[in-house]
Amino acid sequence: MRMQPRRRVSIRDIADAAGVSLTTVSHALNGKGRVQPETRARIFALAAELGYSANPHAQRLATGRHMMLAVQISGFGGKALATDSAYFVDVLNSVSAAALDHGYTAVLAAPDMRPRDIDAFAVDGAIVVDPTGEEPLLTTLAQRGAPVVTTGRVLGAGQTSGWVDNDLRKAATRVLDHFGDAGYERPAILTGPLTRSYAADTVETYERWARERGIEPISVAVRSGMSAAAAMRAAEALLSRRDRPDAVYAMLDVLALATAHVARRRGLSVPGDLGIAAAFDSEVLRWADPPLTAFDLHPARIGREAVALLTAVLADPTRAGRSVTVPAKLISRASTARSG
Amino acid sequence: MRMQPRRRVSIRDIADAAGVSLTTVSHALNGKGRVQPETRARIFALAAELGYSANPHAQRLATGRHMMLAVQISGFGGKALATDSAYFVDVLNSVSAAALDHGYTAVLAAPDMRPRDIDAFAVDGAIVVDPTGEEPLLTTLAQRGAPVVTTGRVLGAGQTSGWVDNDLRKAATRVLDHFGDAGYERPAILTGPLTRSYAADTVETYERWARERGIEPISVAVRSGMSAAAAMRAAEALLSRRDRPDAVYAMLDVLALATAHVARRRGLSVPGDLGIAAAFDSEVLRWADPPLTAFDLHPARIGREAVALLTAVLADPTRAGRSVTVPAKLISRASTARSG
DNA sequence: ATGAAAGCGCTAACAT
DNA sequence: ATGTTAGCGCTTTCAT
Repeated sequence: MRMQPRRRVSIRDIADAAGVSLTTVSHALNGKGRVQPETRARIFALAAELGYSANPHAQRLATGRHMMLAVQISGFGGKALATDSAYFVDVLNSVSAAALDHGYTAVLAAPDMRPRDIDAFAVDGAIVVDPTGEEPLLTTLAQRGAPVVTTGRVLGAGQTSGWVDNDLRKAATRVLDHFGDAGYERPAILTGPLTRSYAADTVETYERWARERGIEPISVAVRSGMSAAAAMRAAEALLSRRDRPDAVYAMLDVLALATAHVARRRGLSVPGDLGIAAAFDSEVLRWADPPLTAFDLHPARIGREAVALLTAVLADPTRAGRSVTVPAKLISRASTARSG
Repeated sequence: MRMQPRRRVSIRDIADAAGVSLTTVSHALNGKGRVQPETRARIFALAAELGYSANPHAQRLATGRHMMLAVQISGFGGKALATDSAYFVDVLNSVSAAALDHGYTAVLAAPDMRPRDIDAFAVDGAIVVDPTGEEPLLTTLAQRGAPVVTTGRVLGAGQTSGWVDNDLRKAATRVLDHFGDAGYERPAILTGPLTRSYAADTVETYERWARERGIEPISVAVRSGMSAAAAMRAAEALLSRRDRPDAVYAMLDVLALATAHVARRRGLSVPGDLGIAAAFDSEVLRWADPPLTAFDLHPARIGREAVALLTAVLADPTRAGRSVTVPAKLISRASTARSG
């Protein structure tokens, strides 16, 4: 049993053991090519044997690159979005894993972080999930010229370096068709604040869809502060109209649940009197009674793509401005299973 | 409008501007006390004016301390726990914020990370949420002597530096009393794998409680892989017994929901025929029909306490081994509102 | 193909 | 109270 070295083994130790210089070890380890194959092999063997691993801070200091990126789940009013957030945990974990794969470390940024703390993070760029565009992390980094990739787009003037998103327009069309196939004739939509691109995309698509059919669009948006009470009020407003919709596409799981709740209270059967679908799937919806139709947005894939995009821009700034679309898969459940 | 400096302003710039040495600036900024008040004031003013902020990597390299900590949400089988995870997002965000307050940066570790990636993280310690004790992050760091604080305890031989937890034993007693007050006479418990301390604590408390009353304990545990199907099977098993319980305390929200689901299918009314309570609250439970009684575990507080504990141990290793208990508050809802 | 040496920005003995 | 100086562990130009 070998003694545990008190000091971490450094590049110096390997150089000594191999009888070469620091430069050679560094080159060999970083694949700079300027090293003879056998020397390189010897160095790698030694590194493995001695249990070497580079001191990231020394590398970062020498190269001037942080090799770290921040991830932030945007919130409603500084608080984390109050809903089923398995989606967010999946995104976060996949970002962490993907970051490692690219040689980066993912640091977590709380939604209410202050701009002055950004320097302490020492990140090269950031990923912001479901941004409004107002997040201090996003604006501060953007203004410094550091790349920010978002999951969901920032509406309006784009100051980000790219985005990855599901095609929410296609999803809206898909769900409206799905409603139509099941015989629903007056679908409505229920959204959160329109500051999020998923809501804006859906509203736009829905309104065009309605216009094309000469149907009066019915939509309610919870303008700010997504709470259970606000969700209930919105659902109530929707279902108490004289031209009550016979189907509702809700942007958030809480909105879908609120709709189901209000429907039940009003004696409307789901899916008989009212069809309900949600824009993203969650455990809550699977467990509702009846289970609610929703889209699988593939959160892990979204996280991975966001990291790929960000690291690509970091490696080559000319690649900024790209986007990636991840498919959304409709999971049809009982809440829309009315025979057409 | 001043020109944006191409290079970040360093301690050197401040020293030059103030006409003092690097040491003095460093001392002043770090509050080493060895500086005249007026000099210090001048240095701070200059630092603010020039927009100085320390290069964390240089500090870390010089001090040998990473000033970073890892956070990990333990999973079931390498995947994130499939349930309402607003709880986890709250813990994560509070850990991030608290870490900053203590001068640390929180880096995110995916539950399926490989041990070899731990060096790349370069953290001084870690916080693991709901550990089994088998997490590579935990075992690897512990074996290196790096402190690990857990949220929920590791069962068995403790190799961690402290833990913060809700008092799940007290909570179990509380909910059993609550059931009793409402007139329920044969409460049962439904748990996930007993590798988590919250489950073990609850089982132990419940069994003692039953023993003391000469009641035959009724409990079902989902041994591994928490899925919707597994939860349903467990609930089914519980409610199909000839000595069917009249109340169920479920450790996870999915288990509570599954119980409500099965009850409904079997024509059992909640809370009339069956009382249901869950160990931790979530949006899902608020929206269930009827809404389910549960405990508020104060996730943000748990995250903050975990960081406080970890940084305390980091600052002074003799403080290892402490623990903090965060209260759990019973939120009584319709699912247990049977008149006793 | 390999080595010497400077430097990344900061801290911390050790002077003075 | 303030300054000098030697690192921290690595990368990288420039020699050889």
